[in-house]
Amino acid sequence: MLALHSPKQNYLLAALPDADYERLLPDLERVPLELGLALYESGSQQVYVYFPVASIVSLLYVMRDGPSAEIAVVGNEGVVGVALFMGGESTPSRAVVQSAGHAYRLKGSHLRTEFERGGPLQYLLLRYTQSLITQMAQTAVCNRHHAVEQQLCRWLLLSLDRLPSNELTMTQALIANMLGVRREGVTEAAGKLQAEGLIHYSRGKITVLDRPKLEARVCECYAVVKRESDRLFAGKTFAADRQL
Amino acid sequence: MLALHSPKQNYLLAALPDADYERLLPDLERVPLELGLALYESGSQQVYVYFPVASIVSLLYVMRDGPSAEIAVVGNEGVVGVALFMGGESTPSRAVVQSAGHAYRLKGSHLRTEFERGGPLQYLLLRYTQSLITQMAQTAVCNRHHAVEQQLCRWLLLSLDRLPSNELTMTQALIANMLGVRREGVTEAAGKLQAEGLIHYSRGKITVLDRPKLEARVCECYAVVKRESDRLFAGKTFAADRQL
DNA sequence: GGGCTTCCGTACGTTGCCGTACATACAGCG
DNA sequence: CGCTGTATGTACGGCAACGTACGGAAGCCC
Repeated sequence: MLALHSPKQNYLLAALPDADYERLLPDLERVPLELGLALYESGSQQVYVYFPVASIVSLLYVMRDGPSAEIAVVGNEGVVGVALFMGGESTPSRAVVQSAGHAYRLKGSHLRTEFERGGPLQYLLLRYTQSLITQMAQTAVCNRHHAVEQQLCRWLLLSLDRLPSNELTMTQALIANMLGVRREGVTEAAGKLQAEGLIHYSRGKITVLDRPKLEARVCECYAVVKRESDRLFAGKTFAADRQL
Repeated sequence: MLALHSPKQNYLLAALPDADYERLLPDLERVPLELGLALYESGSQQVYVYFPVASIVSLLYVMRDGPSAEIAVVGNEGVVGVALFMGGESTPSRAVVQSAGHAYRLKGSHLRTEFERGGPLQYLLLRYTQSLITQMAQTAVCNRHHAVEQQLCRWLLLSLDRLPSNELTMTQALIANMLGVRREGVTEAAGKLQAEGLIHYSRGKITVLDRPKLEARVCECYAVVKRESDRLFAGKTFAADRQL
């Protein structure tokens, strides 16, 4: 069993062999992630990487004239701040907390040292980055071809996969902001889903009632991302006590 | 000066220190890339990485029911097959030659060995991957918010940056396929650009006549990608004879 | 309980792109 | 030169999403 508050609630950290994990542990700092908090801004020097636990962080790009679009979403399966080990130390996007919770953060300089050892940590971080790439690619495809309703389904499922319960705290206006569509568009799509009993929502609380039906309704993009993520991490744990 | 046919026509290879470059050289194999050739298919085991020289490769996703969307474009500034060193060995997308030319290819297993040395090659490949990530992210944003005409401008400029001349061989139907829009949409947008003297085209040959005006017309996405790429590689060469 | 704020619902004209269909034009070839 | 295939142009109805506007409803605070 895992302790109630443990960095191992994050899959990447949990997948590390004990030796590597122990080496990181003293420098992992548990921090609360409040809704709307920006972990980093577009172009800003990133100082920490964040390993979310029971929280969700959105990577999004905000255009000069206001509108925005979500590029990817990170939960306890991943890490926020890949630019720190990829080498750039910043990205042209923001990272905002979409669902409040906690994360374990680590100084980028520290992570970089560990990364350069080239062992399991590097292996895991790179594989995670590839799954992130897949998610971004699929976001591009989805933005091009699919209707708002399907994108909403995809977004709900991606969020759900990263949360312990089937309820998420998120107003329609915020979802619209993430998807880069009108708030009314979300109202309409969500209304339809609610009318058919797939979800229930009220003033910023969304409950998924029928996940199978939601999965039947979503476009292929969701499955592609999920399958690829599963493939990349299938049995790829180094830890003895890893639990899927 | 560079030899007429040299792997150093590829920026990544050219940026390597002599020692690393020499170690790769015997295993680099020059191959022709014909228009339309698929370097890898969605989900297939990738065997080689390709360093294009004077050619362009599109990464694109093809949906179950036909339509497709370009995710990123790779020329002599980069490498096709990042999944090989990122760890996944495949991706859910295809890589198709968009502009014929040549590439130097290298066995994935070989690259991986070199990558794991952790030196300049790893450094460059990871930085390149980050710039690729930026391109994908911006593609997602552009797909969401910008009109076909702007996307066409972006696409033309991205292609132009990867070619030696100001002419590209590409029918409107193929461009439409890349952008994931109707062929007629491209005809209309291209017609407008031609009427205003920015480009000239005829049966699959497109000539850019006024690049500054094209840059004035494009959405911010192009600049974001370009700037980030420049930033990531600014003076980041390890080779003595590197020429920008 | 009254007022305020936030969240959600609905409506309407507009637009960009779609799907489809067909017309034109250029290029190579026999 | 005429044929044929490919590339490009044009047209039209349809629709999803947009921008905008405003009405209603739920929670919060004093």
